[in-house]
Amino acid sequence: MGVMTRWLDPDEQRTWRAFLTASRALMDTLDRELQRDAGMPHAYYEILVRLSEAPGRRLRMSDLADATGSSRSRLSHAAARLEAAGWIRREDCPTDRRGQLAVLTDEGFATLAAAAPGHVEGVRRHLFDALSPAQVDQLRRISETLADHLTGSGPN
Amino acid sequence: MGVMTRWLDPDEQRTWRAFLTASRALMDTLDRELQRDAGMPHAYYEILVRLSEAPGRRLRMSDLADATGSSRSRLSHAAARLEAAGWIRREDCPTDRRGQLAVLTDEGFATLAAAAPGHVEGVRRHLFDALSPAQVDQLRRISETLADHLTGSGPN
DNA sequence: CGCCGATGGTTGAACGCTCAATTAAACCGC
DNA sequence: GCGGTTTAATTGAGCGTTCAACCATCGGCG
Repeated sequence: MGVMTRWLDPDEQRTWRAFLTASRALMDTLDRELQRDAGMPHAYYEILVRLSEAPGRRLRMSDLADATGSSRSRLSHAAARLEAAGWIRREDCPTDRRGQLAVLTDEGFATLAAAAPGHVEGVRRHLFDALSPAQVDQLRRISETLADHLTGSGPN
Repeated sequence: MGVMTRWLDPDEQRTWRAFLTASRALMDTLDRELQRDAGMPHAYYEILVRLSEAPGRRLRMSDLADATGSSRSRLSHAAARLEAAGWIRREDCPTDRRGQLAVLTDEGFATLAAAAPGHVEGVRRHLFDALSPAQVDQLRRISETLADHLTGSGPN
């Protein structure tokens, strides 16, 4: 407070706007492709992916929320939709009566398996194919640094 | 079709997930800060910024949509809200009877001026302060490459 | 044991975005 | 200057997210 604002210089401005444009365009494109080809938004796809990788294809709601970087509320709503679609089912947690497990159904797994190749192709085409190997490496380091730096003021 | 999927190798996987986590966390954080401090989502802030930079603080709806990377429909809905808040006003375009101009009001400008320092500080803290100058430069090149690569399959 | 703050999860309302349909005016070719 | 196509912008329905409020259970501590 009282301190002068450290405005962005022209280079920073340019970087920030390019980042905004690029990440938005990338996400929008992948989201639209996934919606078109698999009938689900990217966020839901990610939930199914995480479940498919978990032992027993099941996870506690909270862990799933953390893994997908979403709020508990969001995941709760999403789980309701995914359950209605028959892609997941909920089970009571045996060790904590408050807890719920999200379980990937066979149908959910099949849907995911059908959607994955197209989505991966999209990620490749829109992201990796556009960058040099060095840039991919730079992007990884930058992203990991940022992710690290932002943890602690997370989504809830 | 019929071609084997080119799956992501472990490094690419790691890069992709780090990017997802980081960009989501960054956007969520800035969005939440802006909502808390200025009562508007980041998308609306961007609209006001673009208008403030335009000659006469006014832009055609289409140009504004392009500048902010949003669909016409989205901008139309957003403009309705911004107008209701008294931050912008609409005028008929003198040269094209179909056209509408979005005009930033004095009140809108004042709101933007009040919100800007806090937001810029946020961008600085959450993005630039975490990266080395070299990384900032890398991020700019990567983002510009991606933005370039994605144009043509844009939002509509 | 009995209370009390913390944790796990859900719910409903309000909001923003997407998609498809709609209206109106401009542009184009003849 | 008349039809047909394209472009500008809006609309409404449906979906996903957020936020705050809520209920239930857990864990600790006196």
